[in-house]
Amino acid sequence: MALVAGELDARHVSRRGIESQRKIIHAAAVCFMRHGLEKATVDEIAQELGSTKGRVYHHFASKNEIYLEVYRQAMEYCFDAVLPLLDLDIPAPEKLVRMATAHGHVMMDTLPFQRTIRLGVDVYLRGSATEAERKVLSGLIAMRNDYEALYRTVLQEGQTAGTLSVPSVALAGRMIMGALNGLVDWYRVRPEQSREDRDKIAELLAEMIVGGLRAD
Amino acid sequence: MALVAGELDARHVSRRGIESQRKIIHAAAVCFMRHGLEKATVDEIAQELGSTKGRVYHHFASKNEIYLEVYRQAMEYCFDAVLPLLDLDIPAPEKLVRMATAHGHVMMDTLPFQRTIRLGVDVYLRGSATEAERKVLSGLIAMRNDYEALYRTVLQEGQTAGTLSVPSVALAGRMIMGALNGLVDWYRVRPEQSREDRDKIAELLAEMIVGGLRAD
DNA sequence: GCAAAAACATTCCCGTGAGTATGTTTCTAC
DNA sequence: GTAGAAACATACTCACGGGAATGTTTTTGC
Repeated sequence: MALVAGELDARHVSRRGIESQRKIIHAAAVCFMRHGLEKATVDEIAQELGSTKGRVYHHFASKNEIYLEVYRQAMEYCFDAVLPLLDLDIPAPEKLVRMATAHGHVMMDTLPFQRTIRLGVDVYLRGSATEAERKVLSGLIAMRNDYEALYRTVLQEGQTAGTLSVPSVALAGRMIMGALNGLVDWYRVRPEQSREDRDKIAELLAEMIVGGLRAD
Repeated sequence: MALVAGELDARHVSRRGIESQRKIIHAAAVCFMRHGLEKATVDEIAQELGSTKGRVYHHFASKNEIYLEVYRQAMEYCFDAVLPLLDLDIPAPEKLVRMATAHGHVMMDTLPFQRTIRLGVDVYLRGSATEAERKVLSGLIAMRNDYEALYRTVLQEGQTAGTLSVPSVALAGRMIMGALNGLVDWYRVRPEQSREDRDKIAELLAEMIVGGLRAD
């Protein structure tokens, strides 16, 4: 039961143990992306690891719990990439572009995780979820709101500074998230594409998105 | 078996029959939105109609088939709203804004259908689908591409006319779709909101999106 | 007004997959 | 080196839901 496994659980979890958990989470994300949250069976996740159910249920109490952990991991990837940029002492438009670019990269780099999040989100877990699980989910959704709030902060920053023209900060935040997260719907990992290709995608996308908010 | 039921099937379908089908599709969309594609059971869809399974399986061969029909309906809503605007003799930027606004309205007005589409899309049906069903799905995906192509056409139009500055038509199309479709993720129908509120949302959103593509 | 088919309701079957129970092996602490 | 717990594998249970089979009622064509 790793429900609170965001940080170390103060339990006797060996180095090998948490490493095994990590692999399970990753395998689950891949399976979720391939077949969806429901179609992906626990047996399949285990098979992806070259293992069996026993291993999975030794580390996680339920399939829902695995999903929640994938969710948390996905959000952490986002925060880790964007939070450092907030302290940059640059105009809001440029900061926004930097943030959006970083977010785009995260989308592409951690595709299975980000895609899993979009597959149902809160719709999944309806009914078939314990009270504890639902509580964790609420926390994760709040986490997601906090993330979007980062963008709103910079939007407001630019609005008051006069470098941005934002008719509705809330709506602009939604727009930015939508345009960026849409990446996971159409982006496909191809072996022939280089690092530069992904850079180009992220940068062009970010520039187009923020462009519509720049003050004339 | 209404697999080809896009248009009249040249079969003996009474007026009452197709009306019943329509209601089933609608109820299914609502259920899919509520509980997701898998969690929503056929029994639940029937219950939503104040009916039973028998009725549903009389009109549709499988749950998959219902989903496909919801998909098609969702796409038709989009085409119906946007196709007429293509013939307008106005500059590309304005035309794009009009199209985006119309699309935004469709998202809000037919929320259950549009949300259903996003819940898995092609990921659903993987494996558990007959050859015929997969074929229909391919057609629907093509339909979706055609729809996005409408936007790309206008984008290219503006690019050659010099009214738009689009570094990548393909990417811009993706961006527009992502930003607009994101609506179904956060928009919630509230009783107190008026027609004007939705107008405002659609227009502001469209303006922000297209704004980033305008030629300086 | 009467077959016959359409439009349902009712009942049952049966695979699938989440979760459990139990066994086996590997590691760790002392 | 030897308990004992962690880290798995194996085998089983069991509810749930898709779909089929079958019955009942309503409509339609002639």
